Amino acid sequence: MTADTTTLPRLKALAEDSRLRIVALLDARPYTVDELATVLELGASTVSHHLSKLAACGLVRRVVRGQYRLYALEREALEALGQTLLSRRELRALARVDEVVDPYDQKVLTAFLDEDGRIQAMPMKRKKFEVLLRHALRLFEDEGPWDEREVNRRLKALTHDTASLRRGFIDHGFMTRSRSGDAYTRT
Amino acid sequence: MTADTTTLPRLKALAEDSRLRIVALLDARPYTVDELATVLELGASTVSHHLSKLAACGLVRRVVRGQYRLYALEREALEALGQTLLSRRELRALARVDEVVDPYDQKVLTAFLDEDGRIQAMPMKRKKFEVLLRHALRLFEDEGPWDEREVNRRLKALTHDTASLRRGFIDHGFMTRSRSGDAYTRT
DNA sequence: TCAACGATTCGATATCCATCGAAATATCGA
DNA sequence: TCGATATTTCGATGGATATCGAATCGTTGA
Repeated sequence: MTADTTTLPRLKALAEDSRLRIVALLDARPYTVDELATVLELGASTVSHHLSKLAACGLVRRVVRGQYRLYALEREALEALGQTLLSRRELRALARVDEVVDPYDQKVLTAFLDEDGRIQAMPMKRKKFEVLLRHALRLFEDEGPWDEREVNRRLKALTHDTASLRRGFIDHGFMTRSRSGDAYTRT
Repeated sequence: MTADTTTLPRLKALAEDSRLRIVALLDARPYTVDELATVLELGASTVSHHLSKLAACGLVRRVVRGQYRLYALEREALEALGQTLLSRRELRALARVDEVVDPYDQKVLTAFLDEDGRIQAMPMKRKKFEVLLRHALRLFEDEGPWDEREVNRRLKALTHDTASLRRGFIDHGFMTRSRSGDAYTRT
């Protein structure tokens, strides 16, 4: 999935008192700049400024009707934003970090991680253990190599048994260790 | 319904690149401050700052686990925000302007206003006409009196036939006109 | 008790932006 | 075309805040 380019601008547009009130007012009916300025007790230029921000991200549209320019709410845009916040899948795409998890892996992780994301117990089955190892590997996405102390430091977020994971990385071929034993590198 | 005090702070909290990414990451699993700082390439103090903002409005919670503080997403808060954006009723409450419309009135308005909120035709029935008059009265919620020119100016947003509405205000007792005929006041 | 480490707070800085008033522009009625 | 009115643009200003690094705080393991 491609990175989201509308959610953040729309959130920014809504996250301001005057603009949120404008959107709420427009939810009832379209308004002119002048009307909004009166109701909100702001200058017309200020309201105009807010409306262009809202229009720039598609939250309102300008309707030219006779000699007046009415601003109307784009309900679909607002609903799309609401849906994004409600949808796990859409939300994750916003992180701009790939954390795609295979369904089987997900099942294993659910079984072996507690609700705070820490490892409850090490799986006996090789396949399941490797799921945990791949999971733990996400902590090493920057440029290595890392020394043993750094590897442990990061793994401590997952379990106190950092040694099992660290050895697992080597034994299962996810990392290599330098001859001196002090430089771990992802394979 | 009482005024909303959580929607705006939560929108503000989400409407920032780093914080939106944090929330998206936390949607997958809880993270420590340190992990987030690594992934986002920010200083730990910056991440800590963001997390307190998110916590202040209830979007994340702190789970003390051993010597680490894991931050976890408050899914319910996020869902409540999404729902607010999707719900007409909740959204309107944010305007902090009373625009409560009676269901019958709403029906009449739907029938006589076009989708841009302008009056398509004047109703013949007295009762329906008065619904439109009450609707138009919302343009006069500041302190009057207004002169005829001002009254017309405001009504033009609704219809070119401002005279019918202006006379309607007087005839149906919604406004009074001074002896000189140049000062309209709400009754 | 101490050392190590993660987290938070503090102070400083640079950027962003809401708001205003004035000037420019656009639109419509005459 | 001209004048009136609504809207937008421009420039300035004050306030908010994202970010950093340094200092401080608090917990854990030795």
